[in-house]
Amino acid sequence: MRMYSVDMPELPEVEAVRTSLLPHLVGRTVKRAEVLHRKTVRGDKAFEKTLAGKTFVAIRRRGKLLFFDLDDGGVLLGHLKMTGQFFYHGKKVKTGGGHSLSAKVAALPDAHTRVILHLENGDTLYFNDMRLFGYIKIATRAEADAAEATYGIEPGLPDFTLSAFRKALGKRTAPIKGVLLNQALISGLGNIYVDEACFRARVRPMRRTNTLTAKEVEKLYEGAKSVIAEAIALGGTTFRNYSDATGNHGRFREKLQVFDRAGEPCVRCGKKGIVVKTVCAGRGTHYCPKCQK
DNA sequence: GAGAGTGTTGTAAC
DNA sequence: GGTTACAACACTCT
Repeated sequence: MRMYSVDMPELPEVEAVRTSLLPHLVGRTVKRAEVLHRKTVRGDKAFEKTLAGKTFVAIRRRGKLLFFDLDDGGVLLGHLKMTGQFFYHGKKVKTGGGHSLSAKVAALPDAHTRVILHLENGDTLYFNDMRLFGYIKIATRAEADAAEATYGIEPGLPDFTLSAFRKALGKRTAPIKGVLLNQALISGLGNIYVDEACFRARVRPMRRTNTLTAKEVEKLYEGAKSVIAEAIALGGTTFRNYSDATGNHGRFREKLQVFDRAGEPCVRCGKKGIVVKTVCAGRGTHYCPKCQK
């Protein structure tokens, strides 16, 4: 039995879900779809009937949205939002993860299981979502392409160039944090990584975008790019359950420099700067008042 | 036990 | 159009 889950995912976490599902799900055919909570399934009212018999041919990702390509040309879209999780249960798959996560999967479906895909080889894919913000949806290829087109430039993709980054920021007056969180402009950055990127660039998250110097914009660009690359390499950040001995959480949490460090000395300027937590762009925001200007 | 906070995003109002 | 506030929901923490 093997499975993968993360809490409160951003781009690196969604990417970890994608790569962990890839070897198990691609090539598998849906025998039966079981919807336990209607709100989780958007669009197609005949979801179960539509999905039955379809085979997964690829899993792609844009920003935090997952695209499960089907053999009939359609696409199953999946967004985890705040608390969505995929669990893959396969008898013949090697054991991975820690005992507590294995126990978790053994207990599925549970109170938060919203959709179950029974596969023809006997494996099972569970979609859990406590807060019911996430969704899965059957789309045509054209609809999936349209959804993909709403996303802005993305760290890790070729279109994420310094000039495209400058253009995305434009002459906006909103706090840089809000701009970096705007998926239509820059996709994939969530609350954690925006705070981290701002820290790397020595820029306060609440700085008005149009007051940033060219040098600061360049450092933000590098910061966003490097933080996402490093987080993907480490399997993302698992925050709330980071101390669980699942052996399956992302390891980037240890690398966080400001996020969730309110009251602690700044890792860069020491006791001279104490990390502050405030609200910016409607989100919990962390920065060092000493070395971020 | 009440109230605030939670890593996302769509919508509506200014 | 840009910006901001808030709702969607269920749970944990203070």
